[in-house]
Amino acid sequence: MTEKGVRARIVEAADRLFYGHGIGRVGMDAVRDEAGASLKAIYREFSSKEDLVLAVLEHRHQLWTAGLESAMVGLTEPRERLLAVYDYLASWFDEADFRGCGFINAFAELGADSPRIAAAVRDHKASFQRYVDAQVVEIGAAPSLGPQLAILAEGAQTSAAIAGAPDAAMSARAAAEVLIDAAMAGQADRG
Amino acid sequence: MTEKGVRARIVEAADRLFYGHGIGRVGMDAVRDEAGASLKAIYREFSSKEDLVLAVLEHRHQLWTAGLESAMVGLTEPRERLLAVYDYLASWFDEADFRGCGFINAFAELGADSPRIAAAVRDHKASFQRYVDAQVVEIGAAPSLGPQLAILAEGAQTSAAIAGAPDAAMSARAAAEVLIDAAMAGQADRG
DNA sequence: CCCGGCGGAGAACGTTCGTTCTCGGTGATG
DNA sequence: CATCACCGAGAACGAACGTTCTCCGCCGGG
Repeated sequence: MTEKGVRARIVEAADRLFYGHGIGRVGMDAVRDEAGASLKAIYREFSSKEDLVLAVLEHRHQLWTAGLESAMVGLTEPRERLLAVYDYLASWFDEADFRGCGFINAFAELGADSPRIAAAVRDHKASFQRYVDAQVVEIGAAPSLGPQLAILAEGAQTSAAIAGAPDAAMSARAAAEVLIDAAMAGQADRG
Repeated sequence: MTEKGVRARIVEAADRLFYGHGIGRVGMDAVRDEAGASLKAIYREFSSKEDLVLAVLEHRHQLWTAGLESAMVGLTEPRERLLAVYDYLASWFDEADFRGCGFINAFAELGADSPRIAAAVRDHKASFQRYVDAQVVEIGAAPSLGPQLAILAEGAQTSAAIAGAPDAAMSARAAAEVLIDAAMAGQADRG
């Protein structure tokens, strides 16, 4: 347990620093100070900084997935579950230290030269896409709606980060409502 | 002219390298080699790497704006002009060296600690938003449509970059059509 | 009490980077 | 021809980084 505790402390400290300042601008010394661990302990858990970055991304993926699921407890209708995505985004954007999607940021910084990090980011986004697609199937809309709703979520994240405008989540939500209703009307027409 | 030529060569070389590998991973020595200039010449034109980055962003902004305008020559109807945005994105995504939006990438890498770069990125996105808003006004749709269309464009860029799927532009275009038509129908209802 | 290994603090090392300096050459001006 | 400002090539410098090593204190087993 103490070993796991150390590892978790390191990952969470690195996550805070990487997310807040960018990966390249945070040295291992800063991670050591923030985690209250030793460099030796860090390198015992992770064989390189890239490995630590991958662990941080995995950790963020767990947080994101758990947050998404908790945002839709009690929502049974797929339409509501789809729209809850944007409510979840809205609450995220309102956090004081919001600085965009950590996966997009990591990809922008390291994706070109680190295939492993690029793959981790792709996996995360694909997982989200699968979730959206599943709800789209459940409401019986055309599959083309799935990518459209995911694009809205992606765009809301970068718009909110760059413009500092958390209301991008509500814009995306309103757009999603129109798209969902249009897609379901289209399905109703032919079935 | 020769002075301008040197400056332009430096900016274009830096742009290629920064965009292809990320700003932090490209040193001034690499810029010197790619531009065929001397370090002294670079620092005569730009007092620091940050200044060079700002010049590169300004250059990219000009390219983007010019490309957008050329994508809609001959299109007179605002609806067509709005949709041409996504056609322009599609042709961009198909370029071999497409690696996402250089502004988003720069913001992800340096926005947290460099206010000047953050401001340059914000200005670029605000300029695009103004263009979209102007077309939205012209077709007489509710102003809330503007941010929604911009979010679609943002999301298409990151989706295409991360998933390596250029068809995100066509997904966004299809969604934009639905949103525009719904917004205009709504306006028609009440006037 | 003694000993051996483990862990932490931090120095050290090699590299890379942003920036500046040195040096030798070149071309215009008198 | 002499002078002088300017230029490019590249060395140099100080800082920061990722990673490893050294040293010392601590703790359990004899």
